[in-house]
Amino acid sequence: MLHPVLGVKPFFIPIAMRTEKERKIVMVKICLKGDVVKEFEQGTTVAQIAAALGAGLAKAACAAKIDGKVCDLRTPVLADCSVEILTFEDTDGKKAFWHTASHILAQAVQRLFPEAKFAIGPAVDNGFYYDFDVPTSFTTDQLSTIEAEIAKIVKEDIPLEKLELDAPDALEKMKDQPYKVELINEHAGKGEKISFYVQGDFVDLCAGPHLMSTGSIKAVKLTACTGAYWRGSEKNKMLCRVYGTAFPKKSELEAYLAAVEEAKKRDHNIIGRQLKYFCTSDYVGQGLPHLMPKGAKLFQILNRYVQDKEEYEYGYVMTRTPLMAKSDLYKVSGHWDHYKDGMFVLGDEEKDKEVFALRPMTCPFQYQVYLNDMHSYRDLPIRYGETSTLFRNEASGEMHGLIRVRQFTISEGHLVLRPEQLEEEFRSCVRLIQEIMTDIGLIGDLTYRLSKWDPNDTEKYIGTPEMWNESEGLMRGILDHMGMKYTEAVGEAAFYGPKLDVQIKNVHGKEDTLCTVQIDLMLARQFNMTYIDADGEKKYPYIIHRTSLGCYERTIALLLEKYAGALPMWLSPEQVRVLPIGDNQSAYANDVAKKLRAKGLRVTVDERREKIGYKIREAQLEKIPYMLVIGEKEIEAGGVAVRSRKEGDKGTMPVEDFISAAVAEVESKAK
RNA sequence: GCUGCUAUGGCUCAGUUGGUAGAGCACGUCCUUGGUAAGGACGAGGUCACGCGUUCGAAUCGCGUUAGCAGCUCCA
Repeated sequence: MLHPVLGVKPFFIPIAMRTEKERKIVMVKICLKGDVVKEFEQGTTVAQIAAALGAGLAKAACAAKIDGKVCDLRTPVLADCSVEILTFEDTDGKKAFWHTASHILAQAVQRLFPEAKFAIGPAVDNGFYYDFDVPTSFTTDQLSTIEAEIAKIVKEDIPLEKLELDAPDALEKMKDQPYKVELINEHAGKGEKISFYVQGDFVDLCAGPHLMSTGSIKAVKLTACTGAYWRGSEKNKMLCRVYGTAFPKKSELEAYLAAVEEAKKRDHNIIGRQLKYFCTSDYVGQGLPHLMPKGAKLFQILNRYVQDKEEYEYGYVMTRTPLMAKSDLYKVSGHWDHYKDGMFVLGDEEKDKEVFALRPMTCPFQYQVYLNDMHSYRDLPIRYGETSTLFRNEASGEMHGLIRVRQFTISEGHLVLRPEQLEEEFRSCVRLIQEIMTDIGLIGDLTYRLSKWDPNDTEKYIGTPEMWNESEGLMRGILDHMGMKYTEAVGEAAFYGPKLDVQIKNVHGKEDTLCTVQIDLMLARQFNMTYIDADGEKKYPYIIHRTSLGCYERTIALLLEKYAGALPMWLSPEQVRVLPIGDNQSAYANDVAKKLRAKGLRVTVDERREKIGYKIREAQLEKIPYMLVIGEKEIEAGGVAVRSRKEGDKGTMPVEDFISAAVAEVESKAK
């Protein structure tokens, strides 16, 4: 029997043979599908091990793991260990592959543009990039030239070799490359050896791992050329970043490019306009989408659902507070100091007696409602909810369809509570989000992020390190109690407290925050919000800031992408379209529509004098869940011929039967 | 805000080296009363995003503005 991966006979060597160690034989457990234990001479490289296991594997090998640690193919085995050969199928193998591709790109640029200075060139989620400092950004034609040079380098099948130098030698080697010098100096501070990879006439500072030679990268495509700041700071020079992707086979590259094109067809920014959910206007301005009747209806469906859920199931009370306020309010909240650039300020501070600003959040407004009364500890928690329109003056390059806009509406809420109520209320906020996301079908696409402050950037935040430690510790504790999986991110907190951000990726793979739950131990003090505790003392409450559905515009965008425009029945702006075949059926068709509307279904009648096939085609393209065809036969039978968007012609049935099935589908919120 | 790309009827797009605009869909009128994804004829519709320049002449070339796209940075 042959090994399914190796194509060789699997064999096992008894552990007892370890006594042969003085012959400098090491035992290597090779982890593939079904473990193999084999002996190699000490110093054998991973590449040689892969070769010993089969030529095919050696060719496919991109990197390896020795005892779980990712390493280069050139790494020798020095002692008994477990080795896992990584191919393009493995995440880390893929990284090594793309990373090598980025070196090839850099080598091509070096050959074609000798004056170019090199910054960094890592692997990313779907390929790689390399940042170059060149006098002018590459044109599309130049990218093609570079691609051709890359093909040459691949064909030359140049071996990559690893080189380790002490800092002074490293600096000497890279003396003409200012960005590399900066990087070397940083590493030198840590007293490490500096590692390089050499491929022919090209040398790059790099930790690896890398493939053995340039020949393995059969299909490379440079996908974009854009600007990117050196070290990610806008204070630094903008470099020319070339993005690319690469695959072991040309067919895989083609499949990838086709998949990217396919994903674009789901882009809400295209589909949402096509299906007339929203539009924009040059006269109105950037980041100000207009929800058209279908978009507005979807907004209303979601909003009613969320408001009812919050009020009847989660004990919220609603507020409706102003969309603007004097600057005084924002000075107390801290927004004037920490967020003024992001606000739309009405008036001129120098000239006008009073300056107003459109609100970028709801917090201080709902706090005014709280401050209007004296509160007992018995009143808490108080849960304020509001469907709240906000205005944020985003930089001009940031706007994107419905995902990033300047005016938007969120399901905002603030919970004022006693410290001992924090965990229960926090959990309930998370549960509310998860229930909503389950109902709308996005639950499986979410990830969770604990967003922390940046202790090295105290300008950006209010409060003391002690308070931050406390609030972050509280949040982490609760999340751990809940057994939630989450990542932690430094510098992503609100200026007043840490956040649990619920993240989602759009069709382009770009991640955004959909919902957030924040713990705030600071703003109650700023606003002097208190309650009288059981002991008669005034105390500061804790506050949770949260959204439940989040930003409606953004959620609508992600729903359109998730379902490629074919929204579940309960969310469809138009659920049923009645299609009379001729004028004679108009009255009956309107009668059917009336019966459906009486049960709360959203129905239209297409009475145009068009062929039935034409009407069906239009309704199908508009993704209407059900079409009811009405001809003489249906009138005679007193029924409707049902056509489902998903399953096509379902045959004739009594109107009442269709209604009960449709209502059941709406109520079940079936996807 | 930064880098690059883009802007032609409601939509999707043609428009060759500068010589005052085309198609399909949609829209209107008429004919067709049609059975599960496009029936036919005719018609109307454009200051080629906006402004300034170069030129005898600009959709086409240059500059600026506005808006859209990708990326960077930012995102309470």
